[in-house]
Formats: sequence, C-alpha cells, structure tokens
Amino acid sequence: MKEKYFPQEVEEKWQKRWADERAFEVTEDPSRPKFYCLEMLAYTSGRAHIGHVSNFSIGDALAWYKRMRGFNVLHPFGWDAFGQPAETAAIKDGTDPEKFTRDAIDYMKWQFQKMGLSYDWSREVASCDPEYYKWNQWFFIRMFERGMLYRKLAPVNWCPKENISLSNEQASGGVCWRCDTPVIQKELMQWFARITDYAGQLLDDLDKLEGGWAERVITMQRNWIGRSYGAHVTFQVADSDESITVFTTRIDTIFGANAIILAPAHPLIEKLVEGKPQRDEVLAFAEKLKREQLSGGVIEEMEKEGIFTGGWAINPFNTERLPIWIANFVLIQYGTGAIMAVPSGDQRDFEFSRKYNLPFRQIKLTAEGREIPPDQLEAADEERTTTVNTGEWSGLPSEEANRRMTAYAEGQGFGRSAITYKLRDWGISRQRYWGTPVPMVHCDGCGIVPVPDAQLPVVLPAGVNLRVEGGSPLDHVPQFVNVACPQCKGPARRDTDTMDTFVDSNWYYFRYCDPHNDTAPFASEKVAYWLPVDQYIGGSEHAVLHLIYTRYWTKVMRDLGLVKLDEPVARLLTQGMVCKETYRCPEHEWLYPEQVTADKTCSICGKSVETGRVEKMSKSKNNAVDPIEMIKIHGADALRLFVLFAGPPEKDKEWSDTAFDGASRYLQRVWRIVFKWHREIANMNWEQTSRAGSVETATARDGVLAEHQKTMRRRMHQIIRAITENFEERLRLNTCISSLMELTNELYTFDQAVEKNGGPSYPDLEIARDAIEALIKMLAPFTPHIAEEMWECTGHGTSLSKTDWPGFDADLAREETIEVAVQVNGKLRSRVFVSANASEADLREAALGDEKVKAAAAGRDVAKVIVVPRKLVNVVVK
RNA sequence: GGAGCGGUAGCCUAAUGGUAAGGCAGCGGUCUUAAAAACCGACGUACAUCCUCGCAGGUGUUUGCGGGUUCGAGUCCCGCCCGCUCCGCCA
Repeated sequence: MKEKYFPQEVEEKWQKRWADERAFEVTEDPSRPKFYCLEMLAYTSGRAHIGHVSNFSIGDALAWYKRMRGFNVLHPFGWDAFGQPAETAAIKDGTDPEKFTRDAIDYMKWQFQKMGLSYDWSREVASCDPEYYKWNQWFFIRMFERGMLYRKLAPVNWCPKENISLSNEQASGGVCWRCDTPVIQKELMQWFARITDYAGQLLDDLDKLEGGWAERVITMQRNWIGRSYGAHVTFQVADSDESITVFTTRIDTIFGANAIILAPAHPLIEKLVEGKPQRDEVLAFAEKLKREQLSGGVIEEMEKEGIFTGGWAINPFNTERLPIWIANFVLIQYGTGAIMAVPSGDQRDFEFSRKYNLPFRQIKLTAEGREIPPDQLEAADEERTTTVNTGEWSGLPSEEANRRMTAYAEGQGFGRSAITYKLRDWGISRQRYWGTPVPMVHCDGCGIVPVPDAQLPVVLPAGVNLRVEGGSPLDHVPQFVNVACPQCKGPARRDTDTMDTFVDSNWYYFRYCDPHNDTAPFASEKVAYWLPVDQYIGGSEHAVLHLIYTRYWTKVMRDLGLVKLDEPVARLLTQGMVCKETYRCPEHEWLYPEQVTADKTCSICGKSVETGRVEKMSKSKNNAVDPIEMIKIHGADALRLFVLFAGPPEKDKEWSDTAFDGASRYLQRVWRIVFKWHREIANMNWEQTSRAGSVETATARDGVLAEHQKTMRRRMHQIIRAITENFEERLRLNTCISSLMELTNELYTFDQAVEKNGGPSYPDLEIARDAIEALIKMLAPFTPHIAEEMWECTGHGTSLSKTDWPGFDADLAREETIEVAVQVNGKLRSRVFVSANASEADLREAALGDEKVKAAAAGRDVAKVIVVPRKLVNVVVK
C-alpha cells in the first residue's frame, strides 16, 4: 500500500479488473431476491455532463448497496440514440447521423467508464440498432392491427427551425421542448396512438404509485391527464333541425348562460350563417380567428374576440333564446368545441360578455351567502356555492344541483353526464430521417398495409441527403419509397415518417432483460423475473413526458399479452440539477469564470459583471463543468462523492470547487488512517478472529474493555445502523456520507488514544480492524475504486462486490451512560448523566436533585415532572 | 389563476413534538528554514442584561415574520413575507 493515494492509477486498475472479471454481469436467479436499479438511458448528445454524474452516482450507490445486501442486482445501461443532434449535425455539416451517433456513443461510453460505474455492459442497448428498432416496428404493427393507432389530418405543432412536428406535450409553452423555437401550426397527416383510451387507467393507477413516487410527480401527471366530470348538453338551434352540444362541468350555472360560443373551426358555422346577410363577414372573421389560433400566439395575452353568427339556440332548461357567437378563446380540440357562456361564473365568459355587452344574470350566492346584482360584479365568481334564480333547483348546493340537473337532462333526453380529459392522443410520427421507419406501405388498391413481420426490420437507408426542403428526407429516396404492396404485389409506396423517440424509451428497460433476443422484443419470463423496476432515477423534466408514455406502453404490452404488469416502476426518484454561478457581462453576454476579474468586471471590456445567479449548468451559459476534467484533477471517486454529498438526491445542488477539493481531502484522510493500520490488520489471523457485526467477538465477551475501545465499537455500530437505515428508507445519500465522515473522525480519535497508551493492544487491533472494515465496505457504494484498493491492501482476496454489507448489533450500539436534558418549565437548565437503563424514577430523582434545577425552581412548588425515558426530564413549577 | 417544493448560523446541509447534529470556509496551535499538506483545539449571530470601562465570563432572546396548541415547537395548526419549479383561455 502506498503512503499517499493516487486516484488515477487506482481507478484505472479497478476499472480494468471489473471489466476483465465481468464483475457486474448477472443472470436470472430465482433463489435470490432481485433488484432492478435503473437510471434513465443517456441521450447521445455527444458529451457527458455533470447531470449524468449525479444521476449515475445515485444509481450506482444503490446498486452497490443492494448487491452487498445479497440481492441479484440488474444495473444495465443504454443509449437513446435517435434524435435531433445527429440530424442537426448532418444538416449543418453533412455529417452522417449514424457516424455522429456511433462516435457520440464511443466517446460518452469512454467518459462513463472513467466514472467506474457498476453496469452490466453485456446488456447495453442502443435505440438506433436495427435489432432494437425492429421491435418498435413490431409493436407498431401489433397496435395498428388492434386499432390502437390511427391516421388523421391534424394541425400539428411544427418547429420551423428543426422542421419537425412535435406532440402537444413536447410543444408545451408554445416552444419546441428542445430548441425553444416558437412553434407554429401546420396541417399534416399524422400517426396517432390512442393514449386517451387509457386516460382513466393512467389516472387511477397513479394511486398504486403513492409512496414510491414523489407526490409532486403524481400531481403533475394528474393535472396533465386532467380528468373533469361534467355533462354534455344539447341546445336546439332556433328555426332549424340543427343542434349544438356543449361540454360543461357546471350545468348548475346553465340558467346564467347568455350565449353559446363556438370554436372558430366548429363544423356548424357554415350552416348557421347560410343565407344570412352577415354570412361573408362571419366566415371571414372565423377564418381569421382560426388562423390566429393555429399560429399559436401567446394565448395568455390574447384579447378576447368574437362575432355574432346571427343564429340563436334554445336553452333546454328554460327555453330562453341564446345568441350563437364564435370566439377565439374556445378550442375545437377540447370538449365539443362549443361552450355555453356563463359570465357570472367563468372569468373568460365574464370578460367576453363585458366586451360585447351581453346581459348578465346572477345564478348563485357568494361564498358568504350574499347575492350581488349582476351590474355590480367586478369579476366572475367561480366558487361552488348555492344556486339562486335557477328554477326548481334554486337554493341547492352547487354539487347537488349539478347532479340533479344532469339527471334531469338525461331524463329529458337533451344531456348526459360526460368525462373529458385534458390528455390528448399522442402523435407519434415525425417527418424526419433519424428515427425508426414506420413499417407501413401505402397501396392505391389495398390502402395501408403493414410490412409482414418476416420482412422486419425496415432498415433506415444510409447515405441519405438531409438537406431537402419540406417533408421527410426519406420522401426523396426512391429505392426506399418504391416497394411492392405486401398484399397485391402491385406498386406501392412506403410510409416515409419515422417514430417519435419517445417510442424508443418506452420499453428499453424491458429489452435490458433480454437484450439479444431476435425472435421477440423480450422473453416474457425474463421480464417477469426482473420487472418492475425497483428504483428508477432520472431528471424531473421527464415527469410528464417519458413517464406517462412508458406507463401507457406498459399497459399496451399487458393488453397484448406480453407482460403481466400494470405499472412498470415501483419507486421513482427525480434528481435535482447541478447548478453553478453564472457571470453575465452587458457587452459580452455569458463569461467563463476566468474572464471575470477579482472586482467583478469583465476582463474584455471592463464593464461590471452580473454575478450571484446560480443556474442550471449549460454550455450556452458557460457555467458547465466537464466531468472528465474533474476526474483528471481528483479522480472519479472524489467527483462522485462530491455530487452525492452536496445535497439530498432530489434537490438541486450547487457546484463548488472548494467542496470538490474537500471531497478529495476526505478520501486522502481515510487513506492515511487505513494506511497506518493496514499491515496489522492484514497480518491478523483471519481464521481465528471473527468479523465486524458479530456479537460473539472476543472483544464482545471481554467485559473489561478500555473506554476508547468501547466508544469506538459503539460508534461503529451506531453509524452502521444509521447508514443502513438511510439506504433502506429514504436514500438520503448526503447524510450517509456525513456519517462516514463521523466514523472516520472517530477512528482518528481512537488512534490518538491508542498512541497515548503506547501502541495497540490486542483488543485495539480487533476493534480497529472491525471499524476499518466497516468503513471500507460502506465507502464502496460511493467511492468504489478507493474502497476496493483499501480492501485488497488490508488482506482481502475477493472483490468488495462479492462481500457482505456490515451488520450492526443494537446492543453494542447502545450507550452505557446517557446524557439527559433537564428542563424547568420547558427551558433547558441542566444535563445529567445517568446509566442507560435508568428508570423513570431514577431520572426524576437525578433531575430534582440537580443544583441548577434547584436554583431555577427557586423554591417554587413542583407541579409536575415529565420524564421522557433516555431523552429528558421537564420539571414544571408554579 | 392553479399545483407543488422550500426558507436552520458566513456557506451547504441534518434533526419519530423532547439537549439544534455534521461538513465547508474562517480562527488559534503543533510540525517546518518557510509555505503547503497533515494533525490537534476552540468556533453561529445580533441585541439586551449582570459584573469593575474594555477583555473574558454569566444570563436572556434568536431555526423567514406574527399568532395559536402543548409541560415542551425548527417540527403540529392559523395568518403573512420571500425564493424556486411545473401547469393553465381545459369550459
């Protein structure tokens, strides 16, 4: 063992050995409990960033721990390899996307391997491999056969920069989720997955995830799926056979309706205005609103606009005539594309009615039970209170009125209760090159025909020119497009769309269970062994995208008979981001730290620099930290230790150079104390001495241990217990590391005592051995390289990965004498030392006899004494 | 507008209703020709107050602010203030 720790050479040694020994490869083993530890697959952007380090360090710590606890741990890794960067590079510099991606995988894999992660690399999967995406196509065809997929001409979100379509979810906020370009709308024929058929299940099954998933993520998904209970109500159009059905969650407010409002794209508009004098004006206005909606301006700031169609509808509850309007704030995609306007009960209707002077009527009381005259209303009151002026349903609580009025509408045949969801069907086709080809053929005679299974995969052609205008690059590849129809053998065209990359990430962790299967996506029995994922770890940005799609896909696979699961992920951890301070110069934008002078001015122009903002690391803001550069400085172990120690896994962390140095110094400190003892420990006779955690050690039987020996042993058991409980319960890895530091400090204190006594006695040796063993073992999940090296240097022949987690003994962890706080009237006045098994009466006596307590009580009567065993005594005086 | 998370000493982070813990930085010492590293030690803050001015020491208050429940509150309840994240013309 060297006197000083050199991380680079030790890390290289163990990374090579783990690889040579295939130390982390696993197979199904029904005799052992399994644990599936999964981190989200890496997107092949080209470079690892510190977020990867954080993500993988959490997962690796857990995988190590579970392995040492005897679990058969599946810890695989793979690549989300289809995507935009490859295609962007191709369009910009003519790089081959395939080569770009393979290079990115090679480079990133090298980076990740430098981190010494305990992956089973034999199960590595890349979504751009035909052997993988073949099964995307297979799933696609199975779903098509069962009517789970369909095509429709739909206004799709279109990113004008990347020339790709985006799902509604990906276009949230009106900008492309990856490049932030404002999204425009465009009509295209698209493939859709009927995820809405599963909306109810996706929502209801969230209940099963309570406890294992963060409440925040569950809430986000609930809101995203957005179920609302309401009713469809049909209004007859006056002097016509036509009718308009609206969706409302507030049928109890129908007596307050002052208009029916249609979405600009509503199909009935043309018939309504036919033959009326305002026909042309209305149609032109509707067109304008429709265009504005499609172009997707900033909706929140949009002024409400509408026009009267000249048509009237009959309120079925009171036969009142309501004008039919068209307005820009009603969306064709949601509900029925038509609403009833209730200005006193809905703020949007309120603003609209004020603008166009539509009449108001009060239909419910305020929360305080008052009735405000409509002309005095300053805003809509959306509370559910008590109805008023609503015919025979007046004076009822809103909820009850809702139920009764829905029942009445059903009875009369003009309404029925209805559930709508905010969730919409998932557009899964893209007009792009670098993705899984849609395995469909368009034949003039036979229609849309799936490619026969035997012909899968439909391989993405190589050498395609991506700098084409409009449509998909594949449209311009005749040898790909022109194909014989599988049914009639006549000339036909392949579908040239590719699949959304979220299809790839839906089921990759099922594939890990059986990655080389070439007859099925996976063997069901292997999946039955490994799934569900016991712990999934990834960024919170996927809380509603990937994590809804993959839950959906699991249910689809279940309904296809492939798996027996409802939910694929038992526990989910959404990790925080790693942030760092940014420096912004008014002239030169984002500066690197070395461009900022000591007095916080720009070294280029001398202007004052805005500092102090801690933001998510990003290349564009020049505040990113390159993991490889950090590994060169202090090694992978120190880097991993830093990101885990910086805060709880789910919280954002701030990068700090000094704390990174601190992590390295801590490891050096551990190394020094182990170095000091390693020869003695290695020379001990391992056959005759027992191991840490065993009650029956020689020292345990020895009742005459010195104080420093007892303390060391006790602290060791306490700390093992604390760390073990932390792993089992909450995964607060930062506090585990804190505990390891305490154990290290305790070893130094112990060592000093030993020095003072003139060197180690036999019990000293055994106690030091146990404590050092426990420390090394418990370091393994956090800093595996240095732990393995120290383990070897202390005389062990086998890898730590084959070694058990240290046990603890509750009896040995117990303090012999404990400090008990003594309060007088709740204020801390004194502390007394008593035996750990002192009775309540003993504690009471000790407290009342304490001089400081007597002084504080100052002769007043003792009214009550509260004794909390082992903790404190509170003397209540009057 | 809706939902969620958070505010603990210079900084970061712990604390089943029961002694506010640990780390970092900074400070003093040992070692050294010196520095670094290492090791050892003390260490939250401000105000008020006692004591002989100060120093040191003692005491009280102090977990964003204000109330409440309790023998006892960082923790539970109510009301504010501040920060962050996600969502939203969703009828």
